[in-house]
Amino acid sequence: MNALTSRQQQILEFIRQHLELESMAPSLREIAAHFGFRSMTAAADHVRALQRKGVLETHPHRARSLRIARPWSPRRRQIVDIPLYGAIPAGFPDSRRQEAQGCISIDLENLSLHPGPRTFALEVKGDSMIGRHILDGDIVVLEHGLTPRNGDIVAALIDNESTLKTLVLERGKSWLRAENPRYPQLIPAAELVIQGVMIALLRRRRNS
Amino acid sequence: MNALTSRQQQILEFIRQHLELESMAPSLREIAAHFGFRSMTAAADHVRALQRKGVLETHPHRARSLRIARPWSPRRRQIVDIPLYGAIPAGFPDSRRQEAQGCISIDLENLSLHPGPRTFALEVKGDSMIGRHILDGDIVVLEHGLTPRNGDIVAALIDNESTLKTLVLERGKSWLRAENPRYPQLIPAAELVIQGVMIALLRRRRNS
DNA sequence: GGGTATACTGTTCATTTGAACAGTTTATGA
DNA sequence: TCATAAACTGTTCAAATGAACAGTATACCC
Repeated sequence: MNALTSRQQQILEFIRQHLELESMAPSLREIAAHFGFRSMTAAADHVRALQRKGVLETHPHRARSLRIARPWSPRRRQIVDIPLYGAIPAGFPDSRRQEAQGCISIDLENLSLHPGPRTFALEVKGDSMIGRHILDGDIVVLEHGLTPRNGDIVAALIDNESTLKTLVLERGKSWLRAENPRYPQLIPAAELVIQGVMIALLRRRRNS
Repeated sequence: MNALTSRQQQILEFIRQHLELESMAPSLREIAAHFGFRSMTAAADHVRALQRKGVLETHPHRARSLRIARPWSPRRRQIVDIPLYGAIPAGFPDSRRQEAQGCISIDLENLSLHPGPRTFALEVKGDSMIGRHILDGDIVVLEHGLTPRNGDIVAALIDNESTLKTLVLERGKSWLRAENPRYPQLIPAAELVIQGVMIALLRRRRNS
């Protein structure tokens, strides 16, 4: 079932090398050309067989979409750099590395999510979220554009500063519950810019 | 010369993440779609600018041939797998992956530590450490053999089970303060096996 | 012998895609 | 004020590409 024929291993190896060297998958015609096939259907057949055996994955109808399936992938760690901001000034984070204070890298499997360019991190300042067990200095990973659920912790823009709040869904409306006493208990969510929904939290031992 | 505009950095970041997540570059139309451009020329302009500034390379006339130029290419991060245990039965964790329930991977720079074979992780069960803002389901990263400081959270072996406690240094002696009411408030540290000192905590959004 | 998998040739078609052309708008510096 | 760059809209074209269809030949298993 899983046994690859010698030819299939050659094809797989070529795809693997092409991915590594050129950082893009070969097209079917390039595979055919490399092996001297006069028809690209030969390459397509092999790719289909490798897919059937589970070692290759493709995104249908997309050019150069071949990739090695996870279990056979050489421990390809899906780790994404997430920009870490002190504060997010405007409506949506820029993902500018220069402005980011740093980067955190988290393994995807742990988060069971797919960080996109809209994932970012904030360092928590103050104890305003201590009611939700988030401490000063904690790093909060957020995703912009994620649909928040009741009770989720979100970052909202207040006074040109990113502030963490709890989202409350009540009577079909969404409110933001502030743990910070400087602001009213409930704010209609529509009045504020929701910058992101918290998807993870990272706390480090104090270095002092 | 090399200064990227904020928009260009966004584009670059999107390409970088697309490359990493899908192991293929986005097409110009995908870039345009992601940023809401109604014309793909906008995306093409940005890509051209990034090429001119030397951070992107392409293979002309090839689909999805974008790649990050060498100097800006993502540096290899030092990432260490830390075994995740449900509980540590014996005096010291074996670091045997077979017995681990899973692995978490964390970037070293973030933790500013040197994970060795003595670093491990535990999933917290119950709310016994809620007084220190550690919740049920949190993952605690610990290091064995680290000299604990006053107030550090440590894992101790009680009733053949790993339990988190707060270390208290008082009158030259070390005690373990249990947050769990089933055990006395203070236990002389010498009576227990300290399995590790907490160096980090990871909390994930609930999937339910 | 019949069925099936492998390993191809040869061709056509519809999409995907990069590239190019012709504009507009705004900001910035000379 | 002019020049330039950035950041777009809108359109067209040709090449690159995946997918499908119709075959051929060989080997292997039941």
